[in-house]
Parts: sequence; structure tokens; C-alpha cells
Amino acid sequence: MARREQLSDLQIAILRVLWQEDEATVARVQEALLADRGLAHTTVATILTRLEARGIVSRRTQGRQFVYAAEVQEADVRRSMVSALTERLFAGDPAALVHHLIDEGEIDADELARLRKLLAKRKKADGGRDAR
Amino acid sequence: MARREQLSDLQIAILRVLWQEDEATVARVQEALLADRGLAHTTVATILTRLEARGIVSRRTQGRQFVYAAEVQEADVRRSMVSALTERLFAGDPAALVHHLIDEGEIDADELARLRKLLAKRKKADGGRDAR
DNA sequence: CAGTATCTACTACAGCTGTAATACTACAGC
DNA sequence: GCTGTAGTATTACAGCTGTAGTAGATACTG
Repeated sequence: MARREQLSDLQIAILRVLWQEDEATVARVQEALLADRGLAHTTVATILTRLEARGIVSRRTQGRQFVYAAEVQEADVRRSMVSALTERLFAGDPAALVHHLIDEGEIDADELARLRKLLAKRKKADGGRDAR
Repeated sequence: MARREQLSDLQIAILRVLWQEDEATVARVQEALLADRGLAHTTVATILTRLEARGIVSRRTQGRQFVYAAEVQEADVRRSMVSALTERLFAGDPAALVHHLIDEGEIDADELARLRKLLAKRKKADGGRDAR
């Protein structure tokens, strides 16, 4: 449940389509990616087949084509990829990652304030019970 | 200056030794990684040779051995890897990444407060001039 | 000097990824 | 029923990574 979710750029791009559309055929995925990446139909099919083999996506048959759906949630992928990165580059310390973003000017005061508010709300709504 | 700095786990582990020690021989790097990864001396040498070919590290000769040094700063690697991740998973929005960390309970109120203070200090010290 | 230890260079190889062509199959229209 | 056409399955291949063995050069030790 860890290495399973280290995904490449292209793999994620494809998953993103599935997340957005809930389900999609190869043709649909290819079309959705056309703007950014002009991939052959078979290329998309290959990647999807491989992802299916890894259990990252599932497929059902509809007529003579496959309809794919993501088997992993976006949040899961985010979690495992962010934590892998945090591990590698920030000795596993998420605060150091945020620190970095601030250092690099990627996050400004306004945003931090907004996020702080978010955190406060979360804490209140949570009420001690383990969310999610 | 972008794809150059997408580095794998092992590559980063090796770089980390160079960052820490400033310079290191193959033997030194191998020794430093022994605890986490029992790699053959030649394995470490291979990786270093490859990194040297890519210009990520440099080497000088000392007697009959090479002494390697990182040619990229830790901050650069962090920057390019974090931004690649942000691009992929958070549509390029760093605040969304922080939001995620909060959602996942990786960052708590204390930490945010500390970071906010940091930001305030940075702004003051900066004085309008572009830091770094 | 001879043997041993130390290093680098070269070679190897499997697994994953991106990319796709080709082959095969089944349906749809004439 | 035959022929495109739309789809999937199979095969290919290069590039990168992790991993390391072997060969060759060089230095240290008696």
C-alpha cells in the first residue's frame, strides 16, 4: 500500500482523467490528454493495461471496449507521494516542507492566514473523533 | 535546469552525503549509507559516475581515488522536486499542498503559528529586495 | 620483487516507463 | 456474407535505475 502508489507523471495524468470523469474509455482518456500530450491510442491503452495489472485502476467491459475507473483515490495518491517526498527531501518533517515553500516565496501571508483559519475550523468540526 | 534535477531516492541519498560532508570518496559514501542500504562499493561508484556524467556532481582526483562533490545545492533540488510534485498533484498550487498537509493532520496549529512567525520575520528582513 | 589490497572502468542484466506498430477480433453497413 | 473500422492483445524497443561482477591498474607490505 506504499510503493503501489508511487506513480509517474503520465500515470497521474491518466488517473486525473479517471478521477474527473469517474469512468472513461481509452478513447476518452486519450482525447482528454490530447492537448498536453499527443499520445497514440495504443499508448494510452498500454498504460491503462499496466495500471490495471497493478490494481491501480479497474476495468469493466462495455460492448467491445473497456471502461476504466480509478481504484485509488486522489487523496491516497497525494498522501503517499507527498509523504515519500517529505521523507526523501525533508527528513520526514512536513513542517520543513512548508518552511521551504515559505522560503521560496510560494506561500504568502494571506494564504497562510487562510490556511490557519481552515485548520481552526477543522479542529472544531472534528471534535476529537478521528476524521476520515 | 529542470529535468536535470528530478532525482531518485538513491540518488538523493547519495547527494545527501555529499551535502553533509562537502566532499566524499566512494568508500566514504558507501560507508555512510551502509546502515540504511547495504550497497556494494561498485554500486555506489556506478551511481556516482552516472551523476557525474549528468553534471549533478563533480569529481577531482586524489591519488588513485575520486573525491566527489555535489554540483547542485540541496535547495535547488528541493525547489525543482517540490514544484514538480505540486504541478502534478496540486495543479501547480502550493497552497493546495499545504492544505493537504493540514487535512492529513501532518501540520498542527503550533507548527503553523511558528511558520507564520517565520514568514513575518522574513518579510521584515527582506525589505523589498529579492532575497536569494 | 611478489602477493595482496584498493580503486576505477567496463559490462551485464532485469525491471519500469514511454512510446507505438502490428496483429487479431468483432461489429456495422452494404 | 464481405469489408472497413474500432478496439484490444501482443510484441518491441530504447532509456533510466538499481545492482553488482569482473577486469585491469596501482599501491602497500613483506
